[in-house]
Amino acid sequence: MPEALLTSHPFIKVALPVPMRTLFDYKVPKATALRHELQPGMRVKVPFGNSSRLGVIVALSHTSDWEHDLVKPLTSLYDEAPVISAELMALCEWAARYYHHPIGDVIFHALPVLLRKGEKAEFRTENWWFTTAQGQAFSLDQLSRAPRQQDFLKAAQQHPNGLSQQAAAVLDLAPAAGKSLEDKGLLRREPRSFNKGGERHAHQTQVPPTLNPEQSRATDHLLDHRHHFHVALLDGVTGSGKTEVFLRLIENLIKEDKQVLVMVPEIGLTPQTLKRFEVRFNTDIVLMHSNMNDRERLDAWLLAASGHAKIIIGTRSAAFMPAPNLGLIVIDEEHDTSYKQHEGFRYHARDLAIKRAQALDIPVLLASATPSYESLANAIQKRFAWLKLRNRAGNAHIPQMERVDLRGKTLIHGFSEHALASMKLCLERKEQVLVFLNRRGYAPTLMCHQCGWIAACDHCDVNLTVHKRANKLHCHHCDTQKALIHTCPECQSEELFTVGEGTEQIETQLGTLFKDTPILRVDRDSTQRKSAMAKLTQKIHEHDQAILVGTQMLAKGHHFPNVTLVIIMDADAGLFSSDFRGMERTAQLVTQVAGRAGRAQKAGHVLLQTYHPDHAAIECLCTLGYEHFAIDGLSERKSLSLPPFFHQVIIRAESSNEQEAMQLLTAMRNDLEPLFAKGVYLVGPYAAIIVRKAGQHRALISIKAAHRAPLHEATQRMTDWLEQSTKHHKIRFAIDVDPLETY
DNA sequence: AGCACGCCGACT
DNA sequence: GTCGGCGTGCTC
Repeated sequence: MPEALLTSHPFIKVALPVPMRTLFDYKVPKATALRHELQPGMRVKVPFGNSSRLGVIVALSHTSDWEHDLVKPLTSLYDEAPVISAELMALCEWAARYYHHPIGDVIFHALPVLLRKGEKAEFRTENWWFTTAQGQAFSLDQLSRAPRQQDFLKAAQQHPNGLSQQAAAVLDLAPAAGKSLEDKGLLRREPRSFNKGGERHAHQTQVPPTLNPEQSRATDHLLDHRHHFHVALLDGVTGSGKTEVFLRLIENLIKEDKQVLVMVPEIGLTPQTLKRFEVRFNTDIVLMHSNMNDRERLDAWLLAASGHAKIIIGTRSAAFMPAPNLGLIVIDEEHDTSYKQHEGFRYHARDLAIKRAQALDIPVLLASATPSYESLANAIQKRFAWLKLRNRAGNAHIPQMERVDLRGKTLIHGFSEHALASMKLCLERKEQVLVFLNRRGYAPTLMCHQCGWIAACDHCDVNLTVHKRANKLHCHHCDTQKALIHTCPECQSEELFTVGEGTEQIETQLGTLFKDTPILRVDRDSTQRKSAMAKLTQKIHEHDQAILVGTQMLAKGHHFPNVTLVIIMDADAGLFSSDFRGMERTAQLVTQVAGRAGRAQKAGHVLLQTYHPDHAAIECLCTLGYEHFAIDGLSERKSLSLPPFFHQVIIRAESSNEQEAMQLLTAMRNDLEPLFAKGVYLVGPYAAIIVRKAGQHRALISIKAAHRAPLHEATQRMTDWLEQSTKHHKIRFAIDVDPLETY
């Protein structure tokens, strides 16, 4: 018998997955069979246009701005309890406002894919096998003519607490045999909700290592502030034992029955990282990363939402993981740009996490050997506690950075003689060399010797990269691929040659220079297949001497204990970037790669090949180190009124028409600029550095202000204006608040 | 984002 | 004669 609807609200405001910055009103039917109280965060089915959609209730309301006859009634309810808690709903609403992004899209980002599609918010069920009383007493001899059944019953008798379907599969038991035994009344089957909790193996937890004085100080500070909102920047050189510090803090919070969210960069979630948590904590750990399928993600999400998962480790999207008892957020490698989403809902997971922690009144720990300028500025201004670890744990030494002047030198396959000689010595000591070149593929350019033709992408204003092994030409901007050609399409000459080097070429050439040494390439191309990275790391650990060649992937969180020499092939690559963050990025990358050298007992050495050895930036980084470099960089940012001292919003527009995007932004500036408050500065519109990408012509405009409020007001006006103006044209626009890329 | 309506080219 | 191309308009 249906109970009366408990809500007295006649309307609900619903978020739908449409790119519209609005909520949709629906009526709550008066005479209804809905048995549960409607609450924000529940999923509802609603009519939308000529079809129906799944939406999420954001608010209950007594009123609607729409003419009541036009407001449709909701169709049905998916949930008995909210799937978005009040806490997460508030976070989503804040994010939608702050990033000027449609609320529906934000809320759907916070839900696992299966919940967006209407799946029940329940663990996957799995059949468990149990013996019946009769089955437990049954003599196995009686089944001698049915060996498969005999095996099955024997196993079931040995597991009085039941045998999961998965366990039965592992033991190679035939499901058909189980079914026959069930028919005989010897076994019974019971569906149980799958949850990792029950299957956890109890194990010895690792004894924590002793802390050095720096680590102790940091740990004590963090423990003192573990029960309230407090942002700490754990700024420690590579190998200084940052992880140990946050493991201590996590340990304490778990003892207090709190949940901990640990965020890691996109490829930083190495098996090594996970292992470190697993051996340390005898508790449920869930993961959330891009290699998981939809079902795995939902189960992990549910385990976190139930409060049973004490440790949640995940990449950017984990910022929205439910955790009813959250007590700490850790952001490892906080400077990593993969925390910022570069498309669609352009949020920064670090900033969101800090906001979330503030609302929950819990601490946040940011960890990095190369903190972002944003966090460093906050630390200097004492908004964040600044915990420095300047010594390497154990006996490890900070690697020495040496500049190798390439001017006028003969290069052999891009290497200076000095670099090659150092490599030889290193390998003779049975140690490993890491060669860093942030450019994948064989060569960045294919050119004709006769007419100067260059292979370019049809859809973007860039050259195609040569991938010899795959026999392809790749566009690294829009992913188009073409067969590698050997005849010039302009003049039919067969004298095509490559210009410049990528990792694939370096790998090949090192193979000829060091014939007996394993050369292992680590980049996106060599690690595309699911277990490829694991295989590569295994190989790296197997060999004494080896040369690792790779891109920035090598800079992310891996431990290569036997690497004692790092060669940075082209230290100048990021020196003359058009983006004001280029220097910061380069310094972080170089320092991180350098940090791979000499992590264990062995001293490390780093060679930076450069044509500008006296360039102030290179000199500062090599002689004074990252912190000094960054502090100099910050004062320059300040004098130029750049972030983090000024706040920035960028609006991008793109259109297949050559001028439309630029014209639209120009019109917008002309219309709105007189309305902006004092202190809001506009630059542009200007054409993107790569004007045409994937067939779209791109323009952008930058808005800056010393204070958030006027900047957001201006952004709001522009968003409204653009929504009106793009209605009738096929121009797309995107708002990027706190952009990391400004071209 | 979908999805329908709507007006112009090559097919049974 | 129609199937379907994607331009554009709308969604409580």
